[in-house]
Amino acid sequence: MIVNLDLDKKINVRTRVAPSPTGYPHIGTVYQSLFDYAFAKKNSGQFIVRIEDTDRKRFVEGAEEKIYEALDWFNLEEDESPRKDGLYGPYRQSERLGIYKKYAEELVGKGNAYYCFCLPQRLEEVRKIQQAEKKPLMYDKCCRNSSLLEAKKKVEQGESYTIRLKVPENQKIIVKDEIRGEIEFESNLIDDQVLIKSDGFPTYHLAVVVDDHLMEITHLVRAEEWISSSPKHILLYDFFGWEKPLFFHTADLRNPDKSKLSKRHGHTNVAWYQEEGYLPEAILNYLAHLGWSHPKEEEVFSLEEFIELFELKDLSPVGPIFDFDKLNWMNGIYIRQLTVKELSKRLKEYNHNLLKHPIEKNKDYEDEDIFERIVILSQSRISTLKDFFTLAQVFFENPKYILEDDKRSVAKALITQLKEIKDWNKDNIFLVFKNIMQDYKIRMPVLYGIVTGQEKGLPLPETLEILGKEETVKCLKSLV
RNA sequence: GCCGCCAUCGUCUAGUGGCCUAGGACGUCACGUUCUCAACGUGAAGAUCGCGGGUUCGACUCCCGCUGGCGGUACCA
Repeated sequence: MIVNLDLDKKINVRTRVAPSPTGYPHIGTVYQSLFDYAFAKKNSGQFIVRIEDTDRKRFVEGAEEKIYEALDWFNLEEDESPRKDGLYGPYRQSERLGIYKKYAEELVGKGNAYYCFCLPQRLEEVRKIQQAEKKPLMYDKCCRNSSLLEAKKKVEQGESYTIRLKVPENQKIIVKDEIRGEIEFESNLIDDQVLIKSDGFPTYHLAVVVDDHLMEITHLVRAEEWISSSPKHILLYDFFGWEKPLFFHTADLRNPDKSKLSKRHGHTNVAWYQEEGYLPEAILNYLAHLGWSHPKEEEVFSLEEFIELFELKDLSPVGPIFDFDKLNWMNGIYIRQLTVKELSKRLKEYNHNLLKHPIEKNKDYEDEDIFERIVILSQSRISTLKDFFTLAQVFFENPKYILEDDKRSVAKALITQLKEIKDWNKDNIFLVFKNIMQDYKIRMPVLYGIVTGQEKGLPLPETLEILGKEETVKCLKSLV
């Protein structure tokens, strides 16, 4: 009896994110990682971080560590990476040079790649001419048909060379994208891509195919700008005779003008989000809405719920504009969902790590109870952690504003009446406010302006109650 | 220039041929609550589904063309 074993064969899902250590960690990398991570976890598979450091010119010292810090902040824990070894290492491409060389030479041997001795200057000139003649900008295939024997001799003599992919002529190459469907490319329009650079490092194209295969990546999630180089990768898989992973090209995050999200128009650096006081779980929830939507159209959901519901194939091909208004709203929701204790803790950590605000203006504010009372007043009024330190400024800083003459007399009256309060509590404070407002025919916002310098803010009586009589009077006195 | 991707309210999106005189969310506005501002609650405005052709009894949904936006066109990723 013949049993179809394939039916029982369950594939082990493996996804990966492959950042280059060329700068600060990008929010787009987090966006990709969210999908990689969620899909891997959903299928009890592995999420891998591979460092693509093959560009030595753009390499930035310390960038790799920053990537891990970012992933840790979002709690997107990888299963394998340079910092977390597994069975498929090394996970840094610069440590895999021998592997790429071996495979590139295998291709040369099979006639699917060739040595090229063209100098960059000549290539540049060729390109200029093509540009002037408005022809496709491509390598002129100068070395494509020279003899392998001669080429090898040159290599042995130490001549500088690259290895190029020998793209077959007159062929249609189909890229199957699981989000967009089949995309057809004309092979004559595909360049004989350099696979091994003259410095011995592979280009992205070779390295990504070799590594994804060797690391047994099953679902390849990458940004849409890779679509046009995908046929080169398909060719490579076919030349090697390797099974292809499933391709998912996600849409790029955009600026309000629809261009790719950039520093100039938006915020791409993960550190910026930390500095502004966003909560990582709120950012993830917001990001999940870009290109994907909850089946029940729910807006707020946990990472766990996302993992349960998410499918890579449901991703949208449309490039979403990054909307900071909605992010702020989402962050506010998450802030309000936190317990007072938890919010207080995060606020203090945030202040300690990023803001370094002098909380010690009054040592009492370091006291849990008092700090938490301030937090309770603030929780529904802030959308970022940073907001808190602006809103509750009066507790941490001496007043910086100057009172106009007419308001100064009100302040003086306030001081006198406030001083007379025996039992310092918000009700008695409010009574004084009522008197003052009546006597001077002013409204609440004006009173706010006098006491805090801003026309709106935390509830005043409660604020002064926490501030204490002595501190309140001291503050007001500094103004008159 | 050439190649490719994309196209529903300002924004994120639902919608897979009839349930759509297009639903939800953010934002905006109004009202309620209220010692300011928020939060919260209720409601309103807001999309002839980019345009033009088909296919069909019927199209936001399928096909073609155009336009627009975006991306690629490197010994960068």
